[in-house]
Amino acid sequence: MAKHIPPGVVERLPLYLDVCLHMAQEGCRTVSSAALGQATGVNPAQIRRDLSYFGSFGRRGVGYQVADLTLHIQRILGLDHGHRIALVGAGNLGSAIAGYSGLRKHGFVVSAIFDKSRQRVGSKVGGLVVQHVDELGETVARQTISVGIIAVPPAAAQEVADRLVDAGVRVILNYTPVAVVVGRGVRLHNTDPVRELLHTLYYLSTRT
Amino acid sequence: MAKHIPPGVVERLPLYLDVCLHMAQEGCRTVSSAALGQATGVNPAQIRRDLSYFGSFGRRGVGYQVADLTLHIQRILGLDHGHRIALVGAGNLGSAIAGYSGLRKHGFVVSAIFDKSRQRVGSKVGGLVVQHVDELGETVARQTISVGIIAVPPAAAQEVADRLVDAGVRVILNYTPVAVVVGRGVRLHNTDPVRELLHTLYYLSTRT
DNA sequence: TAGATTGTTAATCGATTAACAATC
DNA sequence: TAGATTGTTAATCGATTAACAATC
Repeated sequence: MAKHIPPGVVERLPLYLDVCLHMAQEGCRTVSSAALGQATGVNPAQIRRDLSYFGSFGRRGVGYQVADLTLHIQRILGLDHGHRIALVGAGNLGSAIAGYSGLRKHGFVVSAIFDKSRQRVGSKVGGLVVQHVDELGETVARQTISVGIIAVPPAAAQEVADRLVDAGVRVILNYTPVAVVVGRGVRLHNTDPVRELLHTLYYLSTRT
Repeated sequence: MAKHIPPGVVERLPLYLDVCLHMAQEGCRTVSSAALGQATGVNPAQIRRDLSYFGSFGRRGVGYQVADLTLHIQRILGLDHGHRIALVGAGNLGSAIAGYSGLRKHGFVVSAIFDKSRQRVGSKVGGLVVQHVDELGETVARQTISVGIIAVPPAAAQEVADRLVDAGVRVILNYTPVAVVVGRGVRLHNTDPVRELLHTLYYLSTRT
């Protein structure tokens, strides 16, 4: 188990999880790696190999119990208990994230929202009162928040990241194009919509 | 040139481009693969190899001309001319995208915004009047828009994708967790913030 | 038992990195 | 010329896929 898990494997787990949740809703009790492959576009052999990194969850000749596999993947990803999120930035992007139902579905709760602007502090976004970013440290500690999302203007990104790290957040999602720096021990994920657009665009010029 | 380019190579090009733009601002005239490696975290040998897929842009013993390399990468990615974007969905997420300066920096222009809601149609978002989604086909054709961004509620995602494809859009960015289906010939890129959070979370449970 | 499907090993494939001749 | 750095080949590494024994 202490083996090194290739990043690609971890990235595919949410894919399998989504299919499991979907299939459970459809009333399927078992699912084969072939069916999972169909639904995800991933090679069935790879799915079996991916899962085998973490244990043996299926039964030969039968397949995987959907409910079972769901729980296993959730446990592996650490989704078996809720995670509280601190959202920094209450503008359009922040509001969009706060209202995003997909978070709740996986047990995430946006439990505090921060902003710098006088106008926004005190207003309500997604059912929460926006706090001033100066209260971040105290609130994050008190509510044992482990995940931070940066949705502020680029210029403020690094400062916000620093505050989050100081407050003890362990995972940061950065929606800013800025390459923020965090110490090791903190997991940083960057999501830059433009960067994705740029490399996708390459195929526009060639595939013609 | 007709060689097959590994996806990883294309995904790294925007990274190099960002560094080039940044260095140009700092007044640097030339940059070595070692310096690029420093700034991006990518192995210098890999950078040279990546670039060599497209040609020889550097000079031995000297390095790369920053201005030169910038233009080459922009040309490769198809950024040497502007791209018009149709943004579908004028809610919080749509508004955030419309106001995002990073698009403009790379020559993208959001040139039309669509929504379904009576309340939003006719209002202004990012300096543009929101049009009803029924006008999408005509507007996209008239303005020769090649890129579509889906920022609507999940339930409407597939329908919007169909409309965009019918209208002749070649690249679609999908900000919905729905796995929309498009015909081949259309490049689809999915960005699901939750999925990214899920796999990032894995490292929270282990790295402790 | 016969058919199905996993878990896992071995083979393949592709991507990354090291090394170095070419050359500025 | 001597030092630096590319472009490219060869070596390494890792990930994907095929194959199949185990077993339900």
